[in-house]
Amino acid sequence: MRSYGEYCSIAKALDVVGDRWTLLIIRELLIRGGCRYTDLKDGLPGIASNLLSDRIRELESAGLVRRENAPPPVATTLFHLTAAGAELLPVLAAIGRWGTRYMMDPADGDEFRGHWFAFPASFFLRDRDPDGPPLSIELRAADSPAVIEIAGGTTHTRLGTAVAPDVVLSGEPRTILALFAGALSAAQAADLGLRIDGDLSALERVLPARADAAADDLTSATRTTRA
Amino acid sequence: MRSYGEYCSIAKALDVVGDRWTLLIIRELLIRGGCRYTDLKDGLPGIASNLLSDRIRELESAGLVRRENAPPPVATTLFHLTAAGAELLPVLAAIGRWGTRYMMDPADGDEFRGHWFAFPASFFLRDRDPDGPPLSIELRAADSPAVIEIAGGTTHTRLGTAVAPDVVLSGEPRTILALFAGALSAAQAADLGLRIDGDLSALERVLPARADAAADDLTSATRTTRA
DNA sequence: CGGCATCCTCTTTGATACTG
DNA sequence: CAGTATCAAAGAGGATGCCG
Repeated sequence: MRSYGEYCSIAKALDVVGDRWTLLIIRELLIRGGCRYTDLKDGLPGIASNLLSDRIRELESAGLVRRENAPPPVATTLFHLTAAGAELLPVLAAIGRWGTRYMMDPADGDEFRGHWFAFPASFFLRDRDPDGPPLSIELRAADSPAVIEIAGGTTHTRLGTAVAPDVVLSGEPRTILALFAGALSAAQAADLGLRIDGDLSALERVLPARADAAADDLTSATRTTRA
Repeated sequence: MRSYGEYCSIAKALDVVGDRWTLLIIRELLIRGGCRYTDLKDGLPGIASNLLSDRIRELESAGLVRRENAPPPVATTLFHLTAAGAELLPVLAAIGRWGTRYMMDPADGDEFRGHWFAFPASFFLRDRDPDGPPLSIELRAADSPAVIEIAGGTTHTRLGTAVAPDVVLSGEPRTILALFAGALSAAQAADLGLRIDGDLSALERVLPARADAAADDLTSATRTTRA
């Protein structure tokens, strides 16, 4: 990216991460940790291969991404964030929180990946019993299932399935998100086609209060959806 | 901007504000409030006039910017952020904080505007006597001077001069920033050519502790500068 | 002067195909 | 798996002109 040439920390930051796709590559590496090239490509549907290759090299020379020649059984290159790259977490959190307002419209042909729930889960879910037993919630909203693991008050999301999930949610990403955001109760989400299997009380343990405060994160489109 | 087509709040947000210049336009409107077209152009050195025009219209139709036909004595169009636009403040704050690491290198030909100090001032300055009298610090680091006003524990930066500033800082933006960030003491900054006029104790009232914690916001380049 | 619109050139992106 | 190569399309940058 051509530099803005401004002595301003915002402009300087955008000189480094303001290019198209760049922050989404950081998102992938933040959520998933070390990734193969093809993992990144799968998590960034629509990116051209040459562009991904370019961006990775730019991020490397900016010191935000590090390349590891992983030994067997991986036996291929893994891309990691450096400390400086990982420090973009608050940036992506702020952007993702702001962008939540755009998540309640139909979203017709949009691609979806289960691990993209990591940020919304960390925004919205709060363990009301942090000293209770660890909890795992399996999400089946896409080809690749994901698991939200809550233990000791912290939330972590990964791709894959859980051995013995407390709850399994199967349905549309939109419905799951509305449930997490407090815009829908579990019963309302179920009415809209979300399948909830397992321990409903475990789910209630982490869902936010259905106060207006939670609904404030969403736009009036939410209320239309709800109506 | 072409949509990423991903059902992810980060991607959706970047669909709206991910274009080149867009977040810097928001920065200008956040710091300065209602702006004329030419104010924006002056605060975004290098932007092509047609691009500014395009971006403003995109931001308008996205509902982030509102146009006001200001009556005399302004007698021209003023651009304002809407509530949704102003909610990008945490996003710009996070980006600006992360970008601080790039602010300590020479920055040879970079443009500078005094009001760009608004974010750094809010990051770094803390009033240790919030019940004390209001404080104003005038900055003369560019063509257009700026004033940081601290009252009741809150910090506000605007363009212009103060009637009776408690302190006037004249010198390089870099040196002022290093002082604010706690990477330099007032004495060290003065040694490096920063002119400090007025009440030094008023300045010390808001400067951060020179702990390593403050210096952590800067890179090793800072330490090179300091040496 | 303020707020654009036009024209032109150059760079970046996207889509697809191909390679070690 | 991890990229290159190629080419068309879109976007950015710069100059200039227009119109109240």
